[in-house]
Amino acid sequence: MRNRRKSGIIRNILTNEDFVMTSEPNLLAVIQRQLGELNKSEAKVANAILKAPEEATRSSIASLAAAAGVSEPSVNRFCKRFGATGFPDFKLQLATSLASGVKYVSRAVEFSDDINTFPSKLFDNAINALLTAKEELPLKAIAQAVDQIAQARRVYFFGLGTSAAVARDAEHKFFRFNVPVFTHEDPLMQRMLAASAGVGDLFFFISHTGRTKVLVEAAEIARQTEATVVSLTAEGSPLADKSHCCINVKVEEDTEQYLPMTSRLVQLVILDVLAAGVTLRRGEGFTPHLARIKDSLKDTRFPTS
Amino acid sequence: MRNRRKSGIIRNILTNEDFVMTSEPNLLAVIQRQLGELNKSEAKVANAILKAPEEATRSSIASLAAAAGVSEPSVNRFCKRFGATGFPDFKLQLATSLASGVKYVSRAVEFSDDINTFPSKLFDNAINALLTAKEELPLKAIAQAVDQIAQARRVYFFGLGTSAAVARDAEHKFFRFNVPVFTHEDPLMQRMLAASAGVGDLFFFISHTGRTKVLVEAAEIARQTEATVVSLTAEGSPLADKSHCCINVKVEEDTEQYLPMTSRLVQLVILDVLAAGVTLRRGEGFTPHLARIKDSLKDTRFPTS
DNA sequence: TTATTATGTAGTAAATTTACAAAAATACAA
DNA sequence: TTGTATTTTTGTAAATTTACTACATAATAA
Repeated sequence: MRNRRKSGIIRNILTNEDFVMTSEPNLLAVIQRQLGELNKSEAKVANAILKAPEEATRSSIASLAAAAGVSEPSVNRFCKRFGATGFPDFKLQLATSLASGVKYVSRAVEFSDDINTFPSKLFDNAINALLTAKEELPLKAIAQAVDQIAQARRVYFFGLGTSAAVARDAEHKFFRFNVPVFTHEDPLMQRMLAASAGVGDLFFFISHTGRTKVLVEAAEIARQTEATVVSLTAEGSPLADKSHCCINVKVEEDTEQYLPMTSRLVQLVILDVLAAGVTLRRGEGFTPHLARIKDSLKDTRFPTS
Repeated sequence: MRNRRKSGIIRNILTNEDFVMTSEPNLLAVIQRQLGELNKSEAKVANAILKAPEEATRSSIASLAAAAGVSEPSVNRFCKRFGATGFPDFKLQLATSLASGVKYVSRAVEFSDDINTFPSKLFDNAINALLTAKEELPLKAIAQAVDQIAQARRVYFFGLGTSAAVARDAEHKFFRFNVPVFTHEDPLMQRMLAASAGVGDLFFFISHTGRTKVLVEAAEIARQTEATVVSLTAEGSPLADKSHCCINVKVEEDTEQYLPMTSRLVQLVILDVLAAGVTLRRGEGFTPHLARIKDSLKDTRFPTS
């Protein structure tokens, strides 16, 4: 918890914006709290709203006044009391507050789910993971990693299991951006390459847990050379400890029953971010290179009709 | 113009058949997606809203009309086109949709971006792609694919380039769910396996464009056998034509300059959905099997402190 | 050309806000 | 207490803003 707080502050300093106070967490809670300090007609309005908040966002000032048993201006005054410029503005705030509160909670798939429910649950979880990750992006580490990749003579992406697929994806992506990349899924190859590394080599380790022994060992070996070690893994893990630069991905998920699905998505998007970062560093002159690569693939495809 | 109108109707009819609308669509994404199908003044309104969505929720129909350079009834018609009963209702929906997290629609990374802006742009794009995909999930095709995978004696995941990484990911996932899976990145292997296929074999082709020649050819070969051909690709593409069952992924993105980033994420989540679907079909008795696989990996990791 | 669709104008209905007046509540002196 | 002055609360009615409808005109396609 306190770690999260800290990273939140860092994020604000880095982004240099976003100091905006989110006005009130939940308008309904505020109304509830102030109930005692309201005068008679205002209290009537408050109760009417608390009783059916969703409906209140959809009704006119006349119908809400009728429902509360007060006059229309009383409703208007009520709205202004709670910081709104008027009734429409109040409805807007109420709607926003209702929308942001309940949604985007991780939902586990149950055996009672059917085709109409579990797909959207999984999508919701994925979206939720990306939203959370976006909030807590380690921009500093990302900027550092971009620098190091841009300067590297050679970049090796290493991962095992599911992360091997992520590494493979990274290879494709960075290759197009003209970074000399290599991937190996074989732990022995990883070790050997790590051992024979030198200045200008960059080893990029990808791991959900950061605890896979053979991968951590490879990182350790690489670390004993002149090479740079970057990792995309869990904060405070053995792998993170071995790295010059670690991009932390904090995704809580139920790895007991299912595979790490969402963390892999976050990893992929972060790799997109790194690739974009490297491209931006190259500047606009680099765009023709991308076009050439694209052209080289043209003949492998059926033309679009 | 009326052709457009007509195709809109057709699509809606299809929607009723094939898709289930989920509760909370991201209105901005929907607007963005339909931009091409709007007529002039509606497009003006759409652009004005996309440019400043927050402001739109606070402005009156008159000021929005002025900002868009159209008449007030045009704004009103625009709102009704997107399912609202009128302008106030539309504003409410927009506000709700904004509150749920993603504030910006597809945003291209520019060379003027820096570390503070481009990472969240990329995350937003990813989130938007998933939101859109969630709204238009081809549930029928997914259900069908789940059936076929569950019944298959053997499943081959074939993809090339970036999609090879997705196929690799699918292999890992389905393997855990005790589906006998194989992946090959080599087009020649793909052809040979396709040619020697028989009843109970399922070929699952993954491709962003659906136009990669060697892959389409492999699908064609597989189709001439008794095997089942399923694809995760673009609607109406040559690959889709060759398949018994095609899961359509419609993601518009700038493949000219960048790689298909977001479509790959959608593909991954859809594969998660398929895997979950297969597991659900197996029923609760299957859970111990997952636990056994997990246990088998335990010794490869450093214990959590 | 004619038919169809798209868009705007003007008028109308509805909703919201303001100004003001009546009522209620409070304070205080006799 | 009781009556009066003062303040606060609440409602009425009018003013204003906002949104909608019907229709006319312009643009577009057949």
